Amino acid sequence: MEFFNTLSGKKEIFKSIRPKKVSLYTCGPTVYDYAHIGNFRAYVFEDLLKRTLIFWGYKVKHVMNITDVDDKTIKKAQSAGKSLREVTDKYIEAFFEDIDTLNISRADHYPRATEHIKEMADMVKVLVQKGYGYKKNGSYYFDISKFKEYGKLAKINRNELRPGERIESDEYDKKNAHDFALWKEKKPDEPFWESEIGPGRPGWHIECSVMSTKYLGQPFDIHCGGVDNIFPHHENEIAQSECFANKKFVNYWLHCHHLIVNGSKMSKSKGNYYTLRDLIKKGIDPMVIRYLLLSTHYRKMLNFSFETLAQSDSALERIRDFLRELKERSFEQGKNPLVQKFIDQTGAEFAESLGDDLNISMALKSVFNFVRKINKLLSKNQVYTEDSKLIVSALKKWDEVLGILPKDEDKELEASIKEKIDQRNKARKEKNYALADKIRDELYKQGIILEDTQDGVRWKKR
RNA sequence: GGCGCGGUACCCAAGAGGCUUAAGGGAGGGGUUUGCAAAACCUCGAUUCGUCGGUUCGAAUCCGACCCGCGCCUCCA
Repeated sequence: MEFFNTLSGKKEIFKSIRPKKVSLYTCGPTVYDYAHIGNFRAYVFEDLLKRTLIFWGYKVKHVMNITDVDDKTIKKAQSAGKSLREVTDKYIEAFFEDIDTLNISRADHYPRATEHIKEMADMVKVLVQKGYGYKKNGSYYFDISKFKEYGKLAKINRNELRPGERIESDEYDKKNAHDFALWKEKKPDEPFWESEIGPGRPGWHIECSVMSTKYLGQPFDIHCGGVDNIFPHHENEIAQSECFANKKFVNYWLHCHHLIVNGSKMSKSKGNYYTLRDLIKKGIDPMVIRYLLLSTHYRKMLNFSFETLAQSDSALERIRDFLRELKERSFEQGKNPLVQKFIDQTGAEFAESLGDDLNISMALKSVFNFVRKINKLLSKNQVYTEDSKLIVSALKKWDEVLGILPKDEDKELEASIKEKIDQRNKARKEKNYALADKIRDELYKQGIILEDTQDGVRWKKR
């Protein structure tokens, strides 16, 4: 398979360090608030990547960090008059609820920054000993002039960096404006940890360097995040880790593009964001959100709007209706050789498309083409019992990657609705269509859609 | 100022030199089916890929210029 590696700026054939095993690290949430759907775009992309690797036969070890100490979490705790831990625990819980809602599969480890303070301090200590870091007052900084390859990920020439407009008060003493904090000295009213290098708290980048390699080794295979992490976050991780261990940090860097709303990036600071919870409250099906986030290639900007959301709903409905038809329709005994042929064709295209840098459009195209071909057979009554089982299991197999189809669940209706359906059947038999249509309208208003088929009436939820 | 991404039908979105006089999905028109619907099927739908030049036997795909939108360079997925 091939992936676009930010490091080389081109698609590369993927080769894992150990055969058929992949070590994957993805940048996780900073738990100071609910995540918005722009954040979830990244997590859904990473989920697709992971499921694709598994589909291709890899065993994936996935680690996602949780940033539970930084400026924002501290600020939030202070303003809420709570402890850091109280605040971060709350949003960690919310985060897990949200990824479950979106059917994002769980990582193997979710290390928390605050539980790896000692390792971070140790790493800082070594970096200073080796001459890559220096101390100013109680803080430590990484000296980017000491790492000749600095800028190789972001393609930035360190001499051409433009100093940021916002310089924190505690960073006035840096040698170079772009040297970054490894360790921030203890400040009044801020949480701190005692350590061999003095009291304080870790800088932002050091946690990922420490936790990724602790669980995955160095180098490891794939590191993901949003494009906005390329610089400075990932660039700095590379600098720290490669200077620390004198070896390559990560083989493949995959970054997903932003989710755009009304032409600009969705972000907390701009205030133009929706949390997952906002959308669920509006009655939007989480699987439709997942479909929308999934259906645009990860390296392209995704334009979020309620119109594209509605389009995703319809597209997904086409697949769901198809699955329902196969599960609920009655078939005659037998087998149509065309069905297996279509399944094989589609399966091959599907896997190949995803293996080509996660070309989701092509993958979905093969699924939709498959749906149309089978629907055509269905309309001619050329699908049989054996076929329907094969089709359903093929769809489920592909859905192990996509994760968008509903789980098998007992379809139970309230007695009152069942009764209405019976009444309507009776009315139809008596050709009392006025009454039958009236009942159908009533049920529609209650969220139940009725469809009359060869096998009798069938219902679905709106 | 530096670096980077993108502009394909009404909307979303593939394609990256000939297989394509451009996939797939949504919306829309017409038809089949249906008591009527719904779903499904058939069918219509860009002679054209931001603009203008160039390279080539051949370009949406390569090169150049320009226009427009966006991102990063500062916390951000």
